[in-house]
This record gives sequence, C-alpha cells and structure tokens, in this order.
Amino acid sequence: MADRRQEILDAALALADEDGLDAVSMRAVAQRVGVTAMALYPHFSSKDALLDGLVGRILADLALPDPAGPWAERLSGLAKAVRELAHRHPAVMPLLFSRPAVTPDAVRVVDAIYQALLDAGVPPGQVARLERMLSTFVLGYAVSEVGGRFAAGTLGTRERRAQLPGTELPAHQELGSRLDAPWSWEAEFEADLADLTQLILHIASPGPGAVPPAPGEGAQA
Amino acid sequence: MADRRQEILDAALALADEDGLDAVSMRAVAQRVGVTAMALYPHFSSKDALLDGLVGRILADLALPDPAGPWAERLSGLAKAVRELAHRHPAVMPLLFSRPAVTPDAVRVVDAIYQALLDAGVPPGQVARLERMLSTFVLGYAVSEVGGRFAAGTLGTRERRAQLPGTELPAHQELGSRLDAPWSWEAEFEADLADLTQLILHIASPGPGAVPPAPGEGAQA
DNA sequence: ACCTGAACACCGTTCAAGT
DNA sequence: ACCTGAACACCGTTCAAGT
Repeated sequence: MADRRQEILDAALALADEDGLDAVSMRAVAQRVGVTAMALYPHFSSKDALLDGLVGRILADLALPDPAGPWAERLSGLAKAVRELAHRHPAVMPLLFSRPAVTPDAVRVVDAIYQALLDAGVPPGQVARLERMLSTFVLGYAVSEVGGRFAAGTLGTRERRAQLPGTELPAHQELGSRLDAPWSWEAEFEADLADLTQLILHIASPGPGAVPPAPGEGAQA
Repeated sequence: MADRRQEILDAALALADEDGLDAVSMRAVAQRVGVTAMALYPHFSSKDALLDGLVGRILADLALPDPAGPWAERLSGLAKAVRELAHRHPAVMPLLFSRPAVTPDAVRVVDAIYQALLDAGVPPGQVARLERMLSTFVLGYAVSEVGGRFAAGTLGTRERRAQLPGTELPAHQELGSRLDAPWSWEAEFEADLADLTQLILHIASPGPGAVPPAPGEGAQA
C-alpha cells in the first residue's frame, strides 16, 4: 500500500499471470484495485506506459548474481534467473522483446553482463555485441519455451511424421526417432549455455585458426 | 483474386506493414477487402486464426537457400533471409515467437536447417537442439533489431552515461566511448553468425578440451 | 457457401465535474 | 493531486436473416 502506483502494477501483474496479457485492460486493473479506470491515468499516462511499468515490475524481481563469483557462474546464474522469471510470468515475457530496457533495473543487468564478459577476457570492442547476442538468445529461449514455440514446432512426434509424404523433409526422415526423444527444456538450456560459454572463451583467447576480429573493431582500426 | 482467403491475408499484411499490428482489426481488414467484418469468418474462424494465416503468409515469402551450396552458406543465407523478412514486415515478426511453426512452409525451413547441420557433421543427437538454438537467436535478433530493443537499450550514448552517478555501473564506465561507436546491425549480425558457425564446427569435430556431450545424448547413453 | 445488419459485451481515452 | 460518471469511437464475435 506504500504507493498507489505499485498497487496498480501488482494488480496488472496478477491479472497477466492468471488470465494472460489480454486480461490486462485498464478497466480490469482498475476494478481489481477498487477504483475507476480513469483513476489510473494520473499514475500512467496511457496503457502503454502501464505495460512499461509492468516490465519494470518483473525486472525488479530478477536477482543479480553475487559479483564475487567466477564470471561463467555469474553469466549462467543470470540466464537461469531470466528463465525462471519466464516461468513465473509467461504472459509478460514477450514485452521484454519490444520494450527497450532503459529502466535503472534493466541497465544494472546489462552492466553485470558487461562486467562478466570483461572478466572473461573478451576484448572491450566486442563486449557490447556479445551482450546483445547473449541477451537475445536467453530472452528468446525463455519466450519460446513458455510460449510453446518449442513444444509444437518441430514435428517431433512419430505420429505427425507418419503423415508426411515419403520423399519430403529428408532431414526429418534421416533423424527419425531422435526427434521424439524425451527431453527437458532445462537440460537443453544448460547445454546451450555451456556451448555459449565455450564461444566466449574462444573469443577471449583465440587459438590458431580462430574467428577473425569483428568488422570495425579488434586488432585493426 | 485467385482466392478470397489470400486476398484477406494480403489486406491484413498491408495494414500491418503500414500501421502496425494494432491496425489489423477484423473490421479494418474487411473494409479493405470491401466487405463486412462478418464476411471474414467463413475463411478464418477467429482473429487468432487470421493471425496464424498472416504468419504463414510471410513465411511463404522466405526464400530457401540453394541446397547445393556449402552448409555454412545455406545457414547464413537462411538467417539473412529472416532478417530481411523482419525489415519488410516488422510488425508481424513478433508473432513468430508465440505461434509455433507447424505449417508446411515452416517445417520445410526447419528441415533445411537440420540438413545443413547434418552436413556440417553435427552428431544427430544434437541437431534438434542446435536448430532451436540457432532459430531462437536469429528470430530474436531480427525482432530485437526492428522492434527497437537494441537501439535504445544499452545506454550507449555519451549523454545518457553522463547522467549517471559516478560509482554506479562500473562496466559501463570502463567501456566508456566504446559503447557509442557507430555500428551497423547488419555487420553485427554477420559477426554473430560467424561466431555461431565456429561453434557448430566445434561441436561437429571437438578438439581436445572440448565441450562435454549434451546430457542424455552423445557418446554415452 | 458466402454475405449482411443489428446487437452484445467489451475496449482506451477525453472531458467536465467534483474533492 | 486524485477520483468519478458520462460519452466517443472503437473492438471481436453471435445471431437471425438473406442469396
């Protein structure tokens, strides 16, 4: 009850968690707070502003990793925290893709990733690019998983594959039963994170035959 | 005029391209076709079904790469085609994250990626995971770029950094002017793709000290 | 089958008015 | 400043009716 603003955001979040983003209407949020829809406007100038506030609201729940740990653990800790956030608030998650992270909370997360990459030994000129690559993947994975894009997208069941004409989709045919193996999205996420950690290490200290420096940055310039 | 259904989807796509996804209402689409809103329902049982059709409509525009080329070119060609699709239809793009790709068009794209990964020498047990990783990144990058998440999110201008208290955001401070370097999203995308190609090669033929096999798959089992 | 017109139960937002 | 109630211009969808 500290602030009306917070009370409104809590109501909006509860509605989104219970009945999805479509259930978050100005009227429904207001009713839950016990007030008229127009009473929200002194706090949020539009519904769009309220949704921005909702993004900030869930970002505040995201725990930052202990800065004293090893960089790889900080990075994977953050990634897992984002995935857990998606499981808690699946309906709100897609908003993170369209609403730029300019709130202090969001920038603090970016800073933690920058720091981890610097500690890993990534060249400063590549830190911002890698941060965008990692956050894009982590956000995308979380949204895909809770949004059902993974579950239904791959034709990964014997039944569905059986409906296909024989000569179509040769790679699906070749992979066969490997596509319908039982699988945990959590285990897959961790395998992906392990691969990406290797990639970071590789960029931090490229061996012989390594990736060329990114265009416009690196040893040249 | 071949089909009313196609005419409706073209009208919906035009509205989305011109005025955003919010402009795609049953009434507005119908008016553009020259018909009442209720006339759409024999073709699409709900607005949701129409949006599914819209996803299929833009996927049909996505050119598959020449299957005769090297796997790395097929993969990056596909990725660039997705990015171009996002530039042509920015408002529709976010729908790809929530609507599972089950249409024949979408499955054909997945099959092309499976095939490229198999040709690269990726162990069959890891192909599906890597396909999800790559498609998640490519889709996420495209949506982030055209949706403005990259442009505004990183506090990457001198002005905005100047507003910060001195001791906050140490990594931003350390990176300093490297954060506001002029930058091309296209060049960054290609640098990311180059890194991911290296990652695929690494998984295809792991050297000494390589990533352990993914849990539940690989040499073990 | 495809289409219309009226209706229902909603939206976000503005405006005049109250405290 | 915060809130109300009425109103405006919209929504998606159902239903009865037409061809």
